[in-house]
Amino acid sequence: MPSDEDAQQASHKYLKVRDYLVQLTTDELGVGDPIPSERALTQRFGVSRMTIRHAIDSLVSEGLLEKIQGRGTFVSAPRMDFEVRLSTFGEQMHRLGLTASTTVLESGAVAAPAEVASVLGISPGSQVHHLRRQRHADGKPMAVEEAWIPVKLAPALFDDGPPASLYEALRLHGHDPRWGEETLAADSPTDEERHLLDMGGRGAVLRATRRTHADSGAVMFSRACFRGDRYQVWVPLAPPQTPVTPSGATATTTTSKEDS
Amino acid sequence: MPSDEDAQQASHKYLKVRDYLVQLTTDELGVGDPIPSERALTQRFGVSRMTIRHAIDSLVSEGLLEKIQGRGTFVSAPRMDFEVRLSTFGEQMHRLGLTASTTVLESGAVAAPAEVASVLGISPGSQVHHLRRQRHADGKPMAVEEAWIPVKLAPALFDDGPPASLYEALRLHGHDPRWGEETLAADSPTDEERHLLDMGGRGAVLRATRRTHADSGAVMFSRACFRGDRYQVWVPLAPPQTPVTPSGATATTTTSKEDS
DNA sequence: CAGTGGTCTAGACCACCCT
DNA sequence: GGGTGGTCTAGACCACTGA
Repeated sequence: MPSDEDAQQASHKYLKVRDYLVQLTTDELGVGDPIPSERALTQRFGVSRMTIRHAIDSLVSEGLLEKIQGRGTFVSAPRMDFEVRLSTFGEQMHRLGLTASTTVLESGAVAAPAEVASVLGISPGSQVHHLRRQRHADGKPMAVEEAWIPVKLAPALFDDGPPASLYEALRLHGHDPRWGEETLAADSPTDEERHLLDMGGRGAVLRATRRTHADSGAVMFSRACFRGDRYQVWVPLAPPQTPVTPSGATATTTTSKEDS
Repeated sequence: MPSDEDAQQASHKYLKVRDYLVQLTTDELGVGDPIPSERALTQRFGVSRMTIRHAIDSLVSEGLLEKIQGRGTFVSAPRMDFEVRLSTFGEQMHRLGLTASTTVLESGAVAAPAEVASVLGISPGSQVHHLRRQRHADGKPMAVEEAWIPVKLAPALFDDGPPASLYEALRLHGHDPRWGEETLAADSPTDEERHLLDMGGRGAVLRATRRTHADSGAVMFSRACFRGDRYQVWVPLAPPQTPVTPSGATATTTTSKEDS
């Protein structure tokens, strides 16, 4: 029940140890440095070794620490984050040090077009909130974007006018965006897009089609069209193959036979 | 040392339990079904509860099981894989049910251009293997691709002519590709690209710039140029925010204040 | 209430690494 | 050898769930 902010300090012993280790590794230790041995921590905290191991294991699984049998436990290099995250245009621009601004082109409820209905898994023609916006970065047109959200999911979503952040609005209406899928493709702009994006005669656009999911299912379908010369996407690529049942203990470099 | 194939059967008790649970969940149980309780497994295997928990926890961390306090442990829905994986053109086409073919345009060792040297972290002008290929899917031109690999890393890489698969060749020379970074952008094709890709007057291309890493560091730089109308990239998007210190035990829906 | 997972103890022996 | 992590035991009490 304690709704405090930071000092949740944990009644659990392993959380105390954990907090201590997080402090230690971020404040005093550098990458590759060893943390105190499990038995040493046992002494320091006056708890059993299993408790210490619980704390350490949780940090290992998060990638903060790395164990090497016979040697010790070490601060690991910050691991690559192979996940591309759901982010809004504003967040993306902020990360690039640019200022985002938006011009609303259209806003309201419409009958769902066939593709939209299909992607969202709703009946064609059922009502969807629709928002079409022009996106700017530091004042320069960057993208034209269009989004559809079933009215049923959040009837009052647009009651105060089109929300500045659709993701935030969805969150407030109980449909926290959890994950998404995006398809990227290059294309030539339509005449209208070329005009809205202030592009010359030639030039390409990057089309991003996104389906956003909340716990309740697909909640939004959106299409964005970015100026090809002002926008690019960085994608980290994880290692190939997913050892179907890797364990984490066994795994002896299963030299799979490949033919490709 | 036992280089057997399947029956590694594990001398460790927790691995026996683990194997049993994997079998059980894949063969007999469905998503959402509960597995036997920890105490029941304790009886069945004649081991202590901590051992059972170790086995279960390893499967929970892999996403196969899900624990709910007070209720039980359940088979979880196969979790989304939010990672895009390193894959070759051949693999990508195979996945789409297409047949890949390749025409080598250029092959040999050259002095590293400035950008290539910079990206690979080598001295400008040092020797790099260079391969330029035209890629087809079901006989139709799909992409033009160019790759550079430091000669120093694998001097004999091209000794038998340009390898059919650069990734496979790197693997054979001790530089197993582990991860990569790719940047995607839309652009207009050059005249040569338009010709090689058999494109009409208009049309856009998707440029993919990739740096591939092995354990030894960056091993390859490559640029591919795909026909925009024949190629698209699917990217799964993971949930926002990375709780800096999430624990996995605490976390009571930390209602973070956001302003965007 | 009975049953489940969550935390915790105070030992034990093994496998591995380094010197 | 001496130190480190890896596995394992046989209990214990707590917190939560559901009937």
